[in-house]
Amino acid sequence: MAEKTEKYDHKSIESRWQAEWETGGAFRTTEGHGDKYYVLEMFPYPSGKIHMGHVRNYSIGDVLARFLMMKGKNVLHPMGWDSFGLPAENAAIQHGIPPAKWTHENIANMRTQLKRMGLSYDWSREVATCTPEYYKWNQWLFLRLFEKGLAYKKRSSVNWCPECATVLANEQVEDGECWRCGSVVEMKELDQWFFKITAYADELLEHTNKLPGWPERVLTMQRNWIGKSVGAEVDFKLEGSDEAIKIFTTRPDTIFGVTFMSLAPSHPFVEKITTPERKKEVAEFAAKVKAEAKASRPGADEAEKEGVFTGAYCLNPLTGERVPVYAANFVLMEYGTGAVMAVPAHDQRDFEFAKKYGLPIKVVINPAGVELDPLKMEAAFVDSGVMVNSGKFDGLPSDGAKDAIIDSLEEQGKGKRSITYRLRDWGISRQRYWGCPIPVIYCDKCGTVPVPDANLPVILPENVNLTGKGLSPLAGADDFVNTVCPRCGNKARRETDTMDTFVDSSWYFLRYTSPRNETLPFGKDEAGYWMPVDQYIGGIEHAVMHLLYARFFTKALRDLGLHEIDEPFRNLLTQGMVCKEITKCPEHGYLYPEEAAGGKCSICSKPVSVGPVEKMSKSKKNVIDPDRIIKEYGADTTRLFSLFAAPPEKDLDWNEEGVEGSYRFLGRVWRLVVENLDLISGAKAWQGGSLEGSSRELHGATHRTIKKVTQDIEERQHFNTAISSIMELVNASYQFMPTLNGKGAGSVEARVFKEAAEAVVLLIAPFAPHISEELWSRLGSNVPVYKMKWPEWIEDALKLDEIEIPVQVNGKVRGRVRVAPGASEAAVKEVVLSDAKVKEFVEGKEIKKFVYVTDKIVNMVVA
RNA sequence: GCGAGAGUGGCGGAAUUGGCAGACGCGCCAGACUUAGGAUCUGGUGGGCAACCGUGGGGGUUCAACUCCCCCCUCUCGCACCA
Repeated sequence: MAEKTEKYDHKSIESRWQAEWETGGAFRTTEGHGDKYYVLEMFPYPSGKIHMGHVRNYSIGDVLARFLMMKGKNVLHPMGWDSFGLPAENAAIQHGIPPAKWTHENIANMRTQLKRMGLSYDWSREVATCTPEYYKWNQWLFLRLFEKGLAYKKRSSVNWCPECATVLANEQVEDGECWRCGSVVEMKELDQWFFKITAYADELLEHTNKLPGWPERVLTMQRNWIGKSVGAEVDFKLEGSDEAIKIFTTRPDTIFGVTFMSLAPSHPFVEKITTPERKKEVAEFAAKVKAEAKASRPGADEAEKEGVFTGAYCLNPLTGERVPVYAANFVLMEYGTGAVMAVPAHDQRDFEFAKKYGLPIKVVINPAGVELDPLKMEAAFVDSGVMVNSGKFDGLPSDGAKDAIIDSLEEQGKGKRSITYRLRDWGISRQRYWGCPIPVIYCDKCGTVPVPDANLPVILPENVNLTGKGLSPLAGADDFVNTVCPRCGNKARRETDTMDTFVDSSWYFLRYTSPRNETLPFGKDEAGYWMPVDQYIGGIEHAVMHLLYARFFTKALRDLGLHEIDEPFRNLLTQGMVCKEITKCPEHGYLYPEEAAGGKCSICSKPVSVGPVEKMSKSKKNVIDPDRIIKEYGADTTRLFSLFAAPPEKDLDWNEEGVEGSYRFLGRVWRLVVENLDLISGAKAWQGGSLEGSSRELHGATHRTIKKVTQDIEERQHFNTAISSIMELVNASYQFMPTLNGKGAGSVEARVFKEAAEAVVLLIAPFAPHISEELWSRLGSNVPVYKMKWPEWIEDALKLDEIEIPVQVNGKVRGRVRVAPGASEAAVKEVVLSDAKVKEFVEGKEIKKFVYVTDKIVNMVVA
């Protein structure tokens, strides 16, 4: 140990092993045999550079993939690029770089970055959604959905940004404004393609109960999004007309309490039924509500309920009572039928509305044993209770009366059972260039004609003038637009909208199972073998959109006979955000960490304030570039820290001291092995047998660590505690080192030490694979670590001769005794009562109770 | 408002089934080795002089509560006129 130990040089180690993996095709998946496991991380949009969120996401996935490989699973662990999208178009508009060039350069750069992280991907399966090889199948799937009636076109109202001259997805509208330019978003009527996701609403909802491997909150969000309501549709006949207003209600039990009717101001009946003398007022009101809706709806309950009387009346189908019809601002045209029966006594909104406009309140449900007085009510009574003022239904419990009332309505032909969803069909048309062309041709004679399969892919042309103005960029590409009708051969025009990029990502996990298939989007056999994804990992921001769309596609493709599974992702892990404290200069605002070295602003030298921890974002400048960290500390340290600092599903607080700590730990592992290399590689593996003293302890610690690390990864995915237990084993090994002095490689001590050191090297492999490979090869192995079998613990080694039992007196620890494992209560009691320390607290008092939890604790109650 | 999650040392976090609160790491303190150390190794580190007190606050169950029950406070996220 006298000579200087070789330093831990992460740079040369990491580049050597990355080259080794690359040339050796290390993580190429062997097809279709054995116990499979599909690990998938959400593929990135190729923005140009990876960020810490990616680092965390892929580190988590890589731990699982490498661990399971060592566990003997046939692991599929692919990577690709969600590479269509608006940023590429913006780059073209702002910097004149063609979107394809920009995207492919970004992919090349990010691929290099990912390879520098040492991730165990099967790169031979890489896909990019912007390539014709991929989007051909997007188009093919579109056509299959079209044939089944699951893709259709209709005119509908969409979010429109007048400045960018394009449609925006709902998620791209922030508080009623365009996320890019901040213009107020308008509603515009356009012809749009839709996918009929609502056809699967019930199954999507039902199957949320069959996903025990998903976080509850994601399931809850999806259930809310789908928003199923069970109730009835009821016709309220208009007075003096044959027509009826159709309403949807979940509370048919309150129908006898209807005192007015509320229509959405944009409901088609509003114009039709309003009496001439009220026309002006109603029209003004409708215009006002429309204007407010444009500037984003003011949130919920505190918004004032407003409305106007249309002058018309309708008739309660069960009582025949005359009911005035109002237009009201809180009724949404998009939900249900756009018309609501108003029951002020039992609905809070209707109650407020009735109070404001002096409309009658009629109680039809009383809480058990209470009689409500409409004049004294301060809020609606919305719970269930006992029916009153409801004719033959009086006295029934209101819950049960729902069915009876619907039955009665159905008998009279005035209503029927009905289910309503909040979920809308998925509008997939985008007036954008950088996306998958929708494979449809419009012919004056034949109408809407799908592009025949033989003509796929419809290639996205490259010579397109992008200005960011006007309609779809493709509409100006004459070579693209002008074509002939596949049916009649006459001149025809192509669809110029492209698909929402969420379409691309709704089935990429299936493509990975046979990424080079040239006859189908994916092979049925391969999908049958690999699907479902066993572990999917990604950010919570995709809780609804992507994950719901992917579930829908999986079901729709199943019904097309392309595969046989119901749900794409068996287990879902939603990682937390990567955060860092913000740094501010009183003069120059937010500063990048590099601009605040030594606590002073690099521009003006004023002291900076270090603020609260927030999600890393460019706008707040609290970002850390993974490239810099990897260069400075290495990929192993970067990965290790991102896994050690917090459990995966929690937010991670990035701090550089912590990174240094992880680097120090790897240095410690390095020295543990390298300083004792001759001894370890010279010693024979410990084969078992009886051990004493510190050797026995180290042996036990080794196996306890193996057990803990294995279970933490496998059962809990708590990598932070797995890593901390490896640290403990390393610490224990250092403590053991002095006993090695003067002992040869043949000694028991050397052999037990070898066991511990080798366990450390194998156990850190999923977290820090490069250093693990390097040390493992130095220890003399010809087999790389990733092909090694994951170590197994020996139960016998975990057994202890004696266990230290804390002894509590009246709940406070007053002493400790050592007993044999499994000792009887009587035996333990004897030892405890003869213990000097314990005696001090017990002497002269009566022991009222003696509790012994085997091998855990003693507690005595004395008085 | 509704739904979900969280609140533990100076900091990140641990305690998996009700059984020694604070593992592991950061930071800090001390010592060793060194020409030197911001390297490395070793030890210490919740508060309090102590009895004791300590897991957001208050109550309860229990021999025993971070953990279970009731009430309250704070924060984060999601949904938010859904009829």
